[in-house]
Amino acid sequence: MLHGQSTTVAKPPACALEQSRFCIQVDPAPRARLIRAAHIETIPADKVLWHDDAPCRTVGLLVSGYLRFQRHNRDGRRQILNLTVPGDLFGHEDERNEGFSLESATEAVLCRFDRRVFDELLIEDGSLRRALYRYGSRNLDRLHWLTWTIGALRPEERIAAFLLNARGFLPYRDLPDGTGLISLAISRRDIADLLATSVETICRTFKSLGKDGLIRLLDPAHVLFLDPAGLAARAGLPDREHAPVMASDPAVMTFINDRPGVHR
Amino acid sequence: MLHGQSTTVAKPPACALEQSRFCIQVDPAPRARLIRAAHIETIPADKVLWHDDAPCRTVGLLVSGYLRFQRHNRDGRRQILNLTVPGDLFGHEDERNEGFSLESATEAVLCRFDRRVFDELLIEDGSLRRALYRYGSRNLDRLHWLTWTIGALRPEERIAAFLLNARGFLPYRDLPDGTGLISLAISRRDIADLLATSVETICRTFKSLGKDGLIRLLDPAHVLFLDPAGLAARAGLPDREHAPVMASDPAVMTFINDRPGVHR
DNA sequence: CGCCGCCTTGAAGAGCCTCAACTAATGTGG
DNA sequence: CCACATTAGTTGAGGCTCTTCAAGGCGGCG
Repeated sequence: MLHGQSTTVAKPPACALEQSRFCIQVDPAPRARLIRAAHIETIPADKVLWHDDAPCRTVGLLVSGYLRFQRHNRDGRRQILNLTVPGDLFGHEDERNEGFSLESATEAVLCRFDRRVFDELLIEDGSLRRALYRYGSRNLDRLHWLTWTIGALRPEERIAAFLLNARGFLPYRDLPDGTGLISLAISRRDIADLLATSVETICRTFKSLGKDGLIRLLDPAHVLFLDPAGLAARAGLPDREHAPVMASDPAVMTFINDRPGVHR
Repeated sequence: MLHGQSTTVAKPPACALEQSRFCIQVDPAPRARLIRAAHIETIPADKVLWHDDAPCRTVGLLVSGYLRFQRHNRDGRRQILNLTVPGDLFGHEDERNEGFSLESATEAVLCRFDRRVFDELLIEDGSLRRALYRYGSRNLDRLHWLTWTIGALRPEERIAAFLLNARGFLPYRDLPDGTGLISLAISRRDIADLLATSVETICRTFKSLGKDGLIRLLDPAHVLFLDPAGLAARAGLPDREHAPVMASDPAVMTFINDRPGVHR
């Protein structure tokens, strides 16, 4: 998985790309043109893709890994406003205000589109515009979830809600014994800055949830779901708000989960 | 302003409506058709316009007053996710999840469109779709601001930032002596649930800001800006983030401010 | 006149953040 | 191959906001 990744990975993404929820909504002709104007690229973690005064204008689809759309303050405070998950479009944001940036949260595989082709297609093709519009709506829903979570829930509840939700966009697998295994592919820091809390609180909450038998921490990056319903209760949610608001693209999702060694 | 409002108000809104930023972006023909399919309606404060299982499917433009798009928990917790301000479109949200609702935060004048006509026009007319798309982007920007504010700022900072920002969408007027007067048309409760804090904290912060000579509380609903720059510093902002993220429609805004007796 | 919101003010408590130290895992250079 | 540096994660202790609870003022409206 480490050596020779760039070559091994080259084919599957292109496949997943064509099947991705976004591309599927685009008519065959423009889709083909878009894919012809695309190229795959692997970037390391914590690379800046875009920030306020360096308008690295590029559009693309995230194939694997995670990006964070965030806002910084000079005194170090940060808030992640969107976690770009596999299957998501990125780079279409045009934030005129200061402090916003888009970075990779993990190593990531991108499928970049030629900007000119994309913009042209956007004018010509209605199906692409529709897809973009739907994607925007989905993004708005996510942000509603995030804002609600930060604003109305206490840190422990946020973290429990996040774990439940994360099953929809982080590498996750239901196990035969009824439990489920999730791989926390992003750092504590990123989770903390997404949920507007601190890394310490996350650690303590994980431990607390573990002590109460709701989850089990196999290692820092792997959590076993023992009692999802109990977790939902802990999140202060109306029972089964398991419906993943931030769900990734199903096609890409299976691709993520089918990889032998799950990230991190 | 109290008696006979329905008649007095009847004409100006229609005028402001045609000039509103949203309608201006729509081509003349569909705009005319839309306006023909519209009717003005005045509703009292705290009226439910829409909630999860009563899909009172109606689209419209807010002429005056304020609406709150919010999410409730059964145990009383609430988070306002968007404050609909004059000139804004409302009712186009389609939240499938539970707990969401749209209510009037103040007495409000609505311009409702016939749903069928609106949907038809949406299919037929590109300019309407574009206007809707732009409106959606603006809404996303707002929500980014709100989420950042809640997530990264402490209550006092949030309130200072809110005050500065509110000049763009609450009744506000620059005074000859260099100060500015704002009318807090919405309740403390709503401000608190927007900024994810408590009404008590808002009171205390107002008083604290007043004691430091940044503002003056004329009465519970009227605040005088004495030192906007100082307020921005208090908000922990990069100096002059006076740029109103949540700005209302300029045309409608002047209409609000030109009314003799400012709300509340 | 008296009720009922809304706003204000006070006091107490707790939850969470901050700071700091420690561990574990990873990588680097000698 | 080992010593060392570095980073992410974990744990502990302390302190401070901010919330919560409670009561009082003020104004509007029946």
